[in-house]
Amino acid sequence: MSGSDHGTHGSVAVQSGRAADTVIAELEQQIVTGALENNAPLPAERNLMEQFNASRTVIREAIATLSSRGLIESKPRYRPIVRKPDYVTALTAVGGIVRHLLSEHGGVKNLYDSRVFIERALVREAALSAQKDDIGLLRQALAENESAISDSDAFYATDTAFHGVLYRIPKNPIFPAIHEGYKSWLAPHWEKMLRSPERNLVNFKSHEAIFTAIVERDPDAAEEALVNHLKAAWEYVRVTFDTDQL
Amino acid sequence: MSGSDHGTHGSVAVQSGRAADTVIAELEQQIVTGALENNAPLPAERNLMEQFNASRTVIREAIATLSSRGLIESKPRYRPIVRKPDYVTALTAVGGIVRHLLSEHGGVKNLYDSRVFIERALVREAALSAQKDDIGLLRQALAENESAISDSDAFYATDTAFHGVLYRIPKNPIFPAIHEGYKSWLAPHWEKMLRSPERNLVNFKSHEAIFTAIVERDPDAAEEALVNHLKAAWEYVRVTFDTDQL
DNA sequence: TCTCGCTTTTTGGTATGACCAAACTTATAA
DNA sequence: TTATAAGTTTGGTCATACCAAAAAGCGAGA
Repeated sequence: MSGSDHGTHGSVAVQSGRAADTVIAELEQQIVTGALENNAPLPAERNLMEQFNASRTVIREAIATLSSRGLIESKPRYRPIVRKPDYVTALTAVGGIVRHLLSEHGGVKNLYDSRVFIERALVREAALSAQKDDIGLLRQALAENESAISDSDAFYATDTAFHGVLYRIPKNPIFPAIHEGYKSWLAPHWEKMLRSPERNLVNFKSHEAIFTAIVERDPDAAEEALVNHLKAAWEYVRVTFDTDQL
Repeated sequence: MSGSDHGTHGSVAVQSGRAADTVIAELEQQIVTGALENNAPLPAERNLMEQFNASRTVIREAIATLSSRGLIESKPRYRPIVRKPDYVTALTAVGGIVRHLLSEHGGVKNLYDSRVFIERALVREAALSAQKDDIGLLRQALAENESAISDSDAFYATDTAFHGVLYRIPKNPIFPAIHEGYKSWLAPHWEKMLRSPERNLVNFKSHEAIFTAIVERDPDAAEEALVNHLKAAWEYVRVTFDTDQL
């Protein structure tokens, strides 16, 4: 309707400021409600401009924003993909900023400390109220960790997997998401670390101690074992290759 | 310069995909390094297009993206403001997504549980290693909380302030940021709750109990007091106005 | 001299229309 | 049936134009 309204926006921008905001809000809605199917490609821009009666400029801006919010995933020349948000998405959306923060003084240390803090509470919680199947998963993760002692790459994977089980014990999706965050943000600083079967063994022993304490329902022991484990790892990393300004 | 290269982009997009990405990266750099002064307005779009030898489209897209990443704060018709990122910024950047997640089944409950989880660990930590000045701040916050019992609005403020002190004890900027997150995400569900001097008194008593336990260096007691406090509050909110699908 | 209100001048928000190159489709030849 | 070539979207950009609200000047009055 009306092909001649120029700056005088059409029917979309009913209220204030940016028309893009309207489009953003609308698309956001359609995504979360499922009107736009998850993992499906977004309609073509030229379609959207018709649907929203807006210019490509506006549509494009909306897409860019939604993309950086993690609600849609857009590779350079491809059709954007709809991504229904979850806690992991939320975390990765801040990835960029966090990475900057980490590069500042004490950034990595702060993040690592927070991890220690969380996991301390996690193991206490585990010791206090882990279910049978939680223990089972823990035992299994521990076993896999042990059998990978000689293979440093595999060990790293089983190591994080073991810790991952801890994050899943509270049955709260927020924690696994946090774990993902730690993995992706801290990993770069870990991967550079020289691994060896000797150190792997040490770490495995730590895991074992944590596990034992949990099984014995001893939160204090579990916490202590966890702290020793993570503090030692930190010291090792710190001494290994970074001066002290992590 | 060359005023006649059309689709054949100029000198910016040296490599792949989107020219906007280049601009984004560059501006991001300038922001974190301080080349673009913090809290100062961003250069005008028309300047940026000159500086980056890019079209307005691309500049605009970059700005939109940086904005939703929290590196720039842009009100509708005003000049965007440069915001050097901090942990709070990072958190608020995910605010939108989180709000969606909260509206889903159990969303609020999960977030609240995570808060309880964190604060349990926080009070333990406080009981274990709060410094004299930490205790001082706590005492002060408690006093202000007490003197606001009769004024529900003020009480709410002093309440969160008291908890805020807890988040600051570990001297890790990540925790205060998390607290900000909880405040802004959980607040909407709290503000609707009917407050009364009676309930305020109850809550104050809880704070007092927590404080006492911390002063007495009794982490278990502190944790217990905290749990009772928060669980009670949750129950109250839950019973008050929401069925049970928070 | 300082302030308030009125012009200009900027500057953000949008709309159009074009064009290119890479994706995607479809028709065609092997 | 499959490999391939031709044709058609569709995302990425640029250039230009216009509007309205901000911001910056400015000049009269306190």
